[in-house]
Amino acid sequence: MPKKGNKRWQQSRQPMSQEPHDIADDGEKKNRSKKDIQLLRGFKDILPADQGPVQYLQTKATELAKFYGFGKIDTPLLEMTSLFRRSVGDVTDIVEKEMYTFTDAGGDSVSLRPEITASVVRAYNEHGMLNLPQPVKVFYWGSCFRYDRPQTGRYRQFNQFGLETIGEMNPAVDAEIILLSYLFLKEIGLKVEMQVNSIGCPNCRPEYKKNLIAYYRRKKRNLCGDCQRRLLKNPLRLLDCKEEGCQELKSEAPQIVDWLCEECKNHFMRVLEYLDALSIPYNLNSFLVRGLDYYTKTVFEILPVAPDDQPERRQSALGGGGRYDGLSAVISGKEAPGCGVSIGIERLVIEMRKQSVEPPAKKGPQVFLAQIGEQAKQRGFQLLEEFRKEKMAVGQMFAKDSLKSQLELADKMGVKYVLILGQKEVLEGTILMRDMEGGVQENVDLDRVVTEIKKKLKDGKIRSV
RNA sequence: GCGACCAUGGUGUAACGGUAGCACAGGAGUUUGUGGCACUCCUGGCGAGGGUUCAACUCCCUCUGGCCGCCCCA
Repeated sequence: MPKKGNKRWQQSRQPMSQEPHDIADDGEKKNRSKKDIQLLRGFKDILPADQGPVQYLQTKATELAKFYGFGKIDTPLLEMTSLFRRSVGDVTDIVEKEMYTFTDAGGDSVSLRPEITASVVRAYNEHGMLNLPQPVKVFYWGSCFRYDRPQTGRYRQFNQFGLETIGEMNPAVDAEIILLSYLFLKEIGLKVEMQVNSIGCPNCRPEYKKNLIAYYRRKKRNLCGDCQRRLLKNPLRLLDCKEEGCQELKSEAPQIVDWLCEECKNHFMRVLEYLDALSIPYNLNSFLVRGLDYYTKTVFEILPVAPDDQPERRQSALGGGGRYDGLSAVISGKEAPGCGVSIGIERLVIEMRKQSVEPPAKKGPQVFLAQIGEQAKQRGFQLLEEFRKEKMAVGQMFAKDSLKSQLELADKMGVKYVLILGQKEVLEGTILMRDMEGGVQENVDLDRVVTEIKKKLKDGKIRSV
């Protein structure tokens, strides 16, 4: 128990049960417990003051997705490890070294999801959504987990907003996904550009891969160390390298577009036609490849537009996606084409700050209810309910007794009016209405105060317009 | 996984080889029913472990954490 400490905590502390390991009676134990309660590395608390941007984004995302006919889906944070091994890919970095994997009490190997698409496709199959009118369009908003070294815009728990359209091959689907990704960011006020590519399908990609490997094998000596490994492990990623030497080699490397089969080429052309028709700014980037194995045909990334003063600065993607026509078969054995996108919320928030984009300021209550004395407190609670029924925001702090501190709080909240309810007023059935700007006060009937305040605020609005 | 830098109250900072000031925030009061200003008082700190030293918050090492870059990705 606290020896001197703050009086104001003690009341509430008394009834708490004593946790045996938590009684810090000497320095050593105190230190240990301080460390034990530390935030886990790469994780983050989002405090009340920081909720604004996230909530704003969520509202925007939900509105957009719903308008276009996407229904919300929530899937568990935890899945069988094999789901991700099979879908994301066994030899990807994500699965190889970034998953939070453990054995549960029943002996199953389970993992915190490193991404959400696989779960959505799993749910699609598991709940027979292939019997619904196709395609099935869903969106999600939730946390993913990757055990990676934290840095700017990278956390071990991060949030993704995503859209998935499953059960349809039509290139209009790809276009819609790209369009919505673009619209979402544009409406938030971010300047972004889309990078688009097609990486073919199991019919044409192997042939291209063969050629790519052949090309690079001849130049192996000039490749950086990473790329020499990539050549063996994941040759497509050779195209992603930022080393100067590799960049040079890349410029003469075979390009996937030249190797696409008729079907893939056709599909890609039609997607691009849509993008042109919709005036979506995009760059064809024949070197764009993605880190997840399940992509086929269309792939894209959303990049922030580099600031004018440093156009060379590398930007990490705000989001990305593409088509995954083989994913369902890999997960369930049943064919179902699909296309989707996922967008990193934390990166969006960072980018908004970088581009000085402010979410519209949420206005707090315009009225504060102050009370003095027990009776007034009780009556105050009732009055507050009357305001709530009218859906009017009213600030209060019934935990405070002194009028002074309540007024201070009201001032900090920036309210226009403070309602002061004391013993005298309760007995008279009135309440004091104080205009915080001029300091003028008037007595109002307790029964009429809600309508009175409503009128005042409305008048003020008209005046200010 | 690799590399750079950093680590003082809730936040932002200052100083010093002899155990810490300041500002803001928070609480109480000057005004026991009245805010914004002012004043007074209070709460609260050297991330952990080891070493050098008579003495370390200060120097050295390790760990932990933060931040940034690479890798990868959202």
